[in-house]
Amino acid sequence: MSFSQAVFANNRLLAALPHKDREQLLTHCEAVKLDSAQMLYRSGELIRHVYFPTGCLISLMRPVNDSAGLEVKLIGNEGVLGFTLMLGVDVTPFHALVHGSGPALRMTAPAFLDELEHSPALQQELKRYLYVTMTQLAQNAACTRYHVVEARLARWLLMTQDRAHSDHFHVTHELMAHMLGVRRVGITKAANSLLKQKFISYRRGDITILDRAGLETAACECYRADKDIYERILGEEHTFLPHYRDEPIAPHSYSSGMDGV
Amino acid sequence: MSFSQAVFANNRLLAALPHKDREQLLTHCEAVKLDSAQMLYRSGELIRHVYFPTGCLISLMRPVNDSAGLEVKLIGNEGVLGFTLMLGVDVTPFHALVHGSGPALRMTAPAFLDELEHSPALQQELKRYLYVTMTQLAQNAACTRYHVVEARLARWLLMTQDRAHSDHFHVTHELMAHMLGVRRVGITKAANSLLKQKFISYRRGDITILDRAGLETAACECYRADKDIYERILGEEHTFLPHYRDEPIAPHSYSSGMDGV
DNA sequence: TATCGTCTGTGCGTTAGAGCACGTACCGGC
DNA sequence: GCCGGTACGTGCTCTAACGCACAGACGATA
Repeated sequence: MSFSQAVFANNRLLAALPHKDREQLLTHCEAVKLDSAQMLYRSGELIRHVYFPTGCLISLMRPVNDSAGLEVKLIGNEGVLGFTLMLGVDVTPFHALVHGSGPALRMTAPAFLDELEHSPALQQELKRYLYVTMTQLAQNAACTRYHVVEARLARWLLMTQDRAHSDHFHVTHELMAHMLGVRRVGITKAANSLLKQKFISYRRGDITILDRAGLETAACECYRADKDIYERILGEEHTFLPHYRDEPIAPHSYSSGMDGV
Repeated sequence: MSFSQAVFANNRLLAALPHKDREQLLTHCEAVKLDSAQMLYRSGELIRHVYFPTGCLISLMRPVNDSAGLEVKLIGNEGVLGFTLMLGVDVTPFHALVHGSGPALRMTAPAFLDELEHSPALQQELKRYLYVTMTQLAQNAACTRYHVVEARLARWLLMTQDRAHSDHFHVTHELMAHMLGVRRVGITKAANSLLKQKFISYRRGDITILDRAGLETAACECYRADKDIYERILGEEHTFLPHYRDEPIAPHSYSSGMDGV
């Protein structure tokens, strides 16, 4: 199987891998198209496939009791679905809901684990992705606690746009309410406010971002916090090493003398 | 350096390690006493030490802007502080605040990383701990969103009691408000309700749990969810393997035929 | 015994959001 | 061109929690 540059380049995690590791990984991948409202994972179930989104959007939801639950992480072409596999647990604690149809690369869980074992670069990349994810989960908890719906909505729209790579996408108030864990009318009210400020426009589920800068002022600081942590840990400038200890990515790092190995 | 059974047995993560790995790890540990209100980590700073609590309580807080922030994880003798090191990032995204003075075992970050590299059992254990932590972070976000203060307080008291291993501990309304991200009077009101139901009693910061079962009915289901995920992934019955793939811990797992390696 | 700091309780008005219900506007299909 | 489903808007009441302020209650120390 062979994939064009365009295909893997659309997933930043894959694009960041060394050529050889990536090629090896891609031999196990198949291109699939994911459709909106598809439920890829259900909390508590076995992970059968790992997905590298290239042009779709996936929400991780943590269910509360039997109810709707709350979106805890948004995955686009900057990430991967199924990362908990690398922690040695093949059961997912989250629902994974597609809401932005598009292509993804998919591989079976066993193939993924096998590749992971043989690719230190992939391990490295995914460990950092895990770190970013943990931080974002915590950030999200705090955001959910402190910030009003309008700010959270603005943040969500920005995050979605970043991953959709387009200023136009399809999503209803109903769905956004589901994600943010609020009533539909709560979204309607907040969206209307953003509309009046001419930051966005929408019509029956078709949302257009008109003014990104405006949206950023309307959003809580969590948007920047999330983005900063991603850039710092997984941004363009970082390098790939077989062992993280060889090059700490901290602003300051241990002197080699302290390392003692 | 040599530690008695009593010392390491007080940390469940250490106690779960094979004898040899544990002994090796302990040679690098020093026993320290942590005091209430001590700030072990500050978000964004370098991790210098890893702590295995044996008789103290540590809260991980995610700061929002410059403000107080929100508690995102409670660490007692079932866990470890500094786990993000194993993800190859030596900067912590959380504040770590002691609020329950007591002993802990401490080792330097480089020593920890060195031991980690040479102990598959420790890797295994920490990966599972990470999985549990991620799930709890997500659960916490949902809880914070949906549940009322009284239920969240009951949950927090139960979690604290589990880690304090005593039905009596010291913590003021002010501090609990800080943890849950609510006003002090919010805690006063909720605590008063629990008091009237005779689930707890308190006097100037000295809290006593009178009726655990009662508290559990007052708490949201998140308490059980957290506990369940911990037991399932890190509970007594689980085994230690150099590679997770050798024995999936899922309720169902891949047939060896699927594994293909 | 008096005093001061810490901890807890109460009493306002205010507000974001919940829950429920209904009205309207658009679109596609028969 | 009617009709039914989907999506959005509005209008109410209700409540948990906020912000602020102050009052009481205990405990250590002078």
